Amino acid sequence: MTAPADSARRSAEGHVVPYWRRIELALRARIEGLTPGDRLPSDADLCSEFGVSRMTARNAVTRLVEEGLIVRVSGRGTFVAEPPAHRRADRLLTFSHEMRRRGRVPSSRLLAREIRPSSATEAAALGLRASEPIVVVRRLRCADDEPIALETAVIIQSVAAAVLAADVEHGSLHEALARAGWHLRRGTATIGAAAASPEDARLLGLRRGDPLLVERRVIADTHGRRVEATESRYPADRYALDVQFDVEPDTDRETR
Amino acid sequence: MTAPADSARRSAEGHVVPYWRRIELALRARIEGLTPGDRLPSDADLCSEFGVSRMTARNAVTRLVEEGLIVRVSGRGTFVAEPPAHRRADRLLTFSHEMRRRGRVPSSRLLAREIRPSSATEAAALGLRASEPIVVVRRLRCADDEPIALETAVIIQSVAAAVLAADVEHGSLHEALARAGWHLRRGTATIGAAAASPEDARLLGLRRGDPLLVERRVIADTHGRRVEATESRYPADRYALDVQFDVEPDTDRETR
DNA sequence: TTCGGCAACCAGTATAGACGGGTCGGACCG
DNA sequence: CGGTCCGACCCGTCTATACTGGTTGCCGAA
Repeated sequence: MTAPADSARRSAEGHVVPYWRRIELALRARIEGLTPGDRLPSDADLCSEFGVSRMTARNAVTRLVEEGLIVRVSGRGTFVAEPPAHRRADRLLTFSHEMRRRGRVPSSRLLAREIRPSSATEAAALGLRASEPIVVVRRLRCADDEPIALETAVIIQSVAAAVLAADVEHGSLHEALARAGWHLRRGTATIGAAAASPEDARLLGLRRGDPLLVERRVIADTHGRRVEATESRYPADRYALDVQFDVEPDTDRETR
Repeated sequence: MTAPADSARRSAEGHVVPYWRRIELALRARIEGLTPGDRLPSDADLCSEFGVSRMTARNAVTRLVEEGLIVRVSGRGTFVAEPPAHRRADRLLTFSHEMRRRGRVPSSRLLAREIRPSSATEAAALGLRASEPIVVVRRLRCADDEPIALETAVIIQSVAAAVLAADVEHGSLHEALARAGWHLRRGTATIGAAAASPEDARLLGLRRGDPLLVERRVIADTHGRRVEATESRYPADRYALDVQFDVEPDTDRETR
C-alpha cells in the first residue's frame, strides 16, 4: 500500500498532512540547533528514521534547499547553509519575528485604522470593484525604538471584524487573520526606491528626500484569494533585502 | 535498467543532460507561444509525449512552477502564469535580453575596464585574499538611450583575458565568460536603496540625492566558485524588481 | 429544464528498487 | 613513505505503480 490511512495524519482543520511535511518540520527544528556547515542526515538516514521511502524524504529536503536553509553537495551530503544577513525577499515573516531573529526588540505604533472606499489602484491590486470598501491599517514599526518601517496595509472588507478587533500594536495582524480562518500563503512583491515625503521624513526621523526602500506586497490565502496589499517604506540605511537567484539559462537563449 | 545509456544525453561539454531538462526546455519554448491562463499538457500527456515516467515529467514541471512561469491547480491542470511587470529579483537575465523583452533598445557605454588590487570588501565578497588582483568593468546601461543603470562588475582575475577581450559595449559579459568556459549559475543579491552621488547623478541624468535602487549581486559558476560581484544602481523611477514570496509557516503549529 | 450522480481526468502523495557519478578514507603496493 | 586503487557512502536521476481527493462534463431521472 502506499499512503497509509493513518488517522494521525490529519491536522486540526481536517486536512491531510503529508509525510514530507512532518520531516520538513523536524529538520527545520533540528537546523535551529546547528551551525552553518554542520551536516544533516543523509537521504538513507531519513528513510530509516521516519520510515518513508527515499523520494518522500527527498521531497522534504528539497523544500528546505529551495528555501535556502540547507545546501546539498553531491557525493558528500547535506549541510546547514549560511543564513542571509537581511530578510530574504522571497520569504515573508512577521516584522516581530524578523526583528527578534536579529536580536532586536520590536514595537509598533498604530497611526490609523479605518474602513473607507478603495482607490482605483488599491482595488486593482486586490482584484476588487472600484471603490469597494477596504480596511486600512497604518503602522510605524520600530526595533529598539528606532523607526524601521512605515507600513500601510490595505485589507479586503470580509475580514474587517478580525482586523478591527486585533491588537495590532502588540500582536501580529497575520495571526489575527489566521485566528479568523484566513491563512495567508503566497504573494508577489515589487521592490523599488523612492524619496521620503515630508510625512515619511517626520515619522521615520529622516530628512525630506532621503532615499527609501519601498516594498509593495499583495498577499493571497491558501485558496488564492487576494486578501491584503501592503506598502512598506524603509529608510535605506536601516533595511535591505536578500534574495537568491538563478542565472537565466543562456543555452539557446530562452528569454522572457 | 533505468536511465538508458543514450549517447545523445551528453551536452557539448560532456555533462549528462537529464531527461527532465529536455522537457523543461521544451515546455519553456512552448510557453512562449501561449498566453497567460492557457493550459499545458497534463502529467500523463508529458509521460507519453516524452516517453518518461511521471516522476520525471513532474520534476521538469516543478521547476517551472518554482520559477513562477506556470501554476499547478490540483484537479484541473497546469496553466501559464501571469508574467511579472518588472524583472524578477530571483532570476537574472542579461540586461540586453531583459530590455528587449520589454520592447526597448538596449545599449551600453563602457566607462572603465582595468585590473587593480581588490579592496577588502571586494575580496570578501569573492572569497579572495585581500588585495588579490581583480578585473573591474564599469558600464552605463541604457534603454532607448535613456540611462537605466550604472553597473560596476568586479571579476576574479582568472578570467581576465576573456573579460579584456570581450566587446562589452555591444555583447554580453556573461556570454564572453561562457565562451571562455565559465558558466554562471546562481548567486545572492542584496537589494537596498541609496541617494545618488554627484557622479551617479551626472551619469544617470539625475540630481544629487535622488533615490536609487541598489542591487548587489555575487554570482557563482556551476561548481560554486564565486566569479563576479556586481553593483547596479538604478534610478528609482525607471526600474523595479518583482519577487514571489511564501509566507513563513507560523512558527510552531503547522496548520494550513 | 434542472438537478443529482457518476465517470473521466488531474495533480498530490507515496512506495520500492535501480544505476550513475562524485567524494573520501583506508588498504595495498611499489 | 608515498601513491594508487577500491569500496563505502551519498546525492542525482529514473522507472513503474497506486491510491487520494478535487474538478468537470455528461447523462439520466425528477
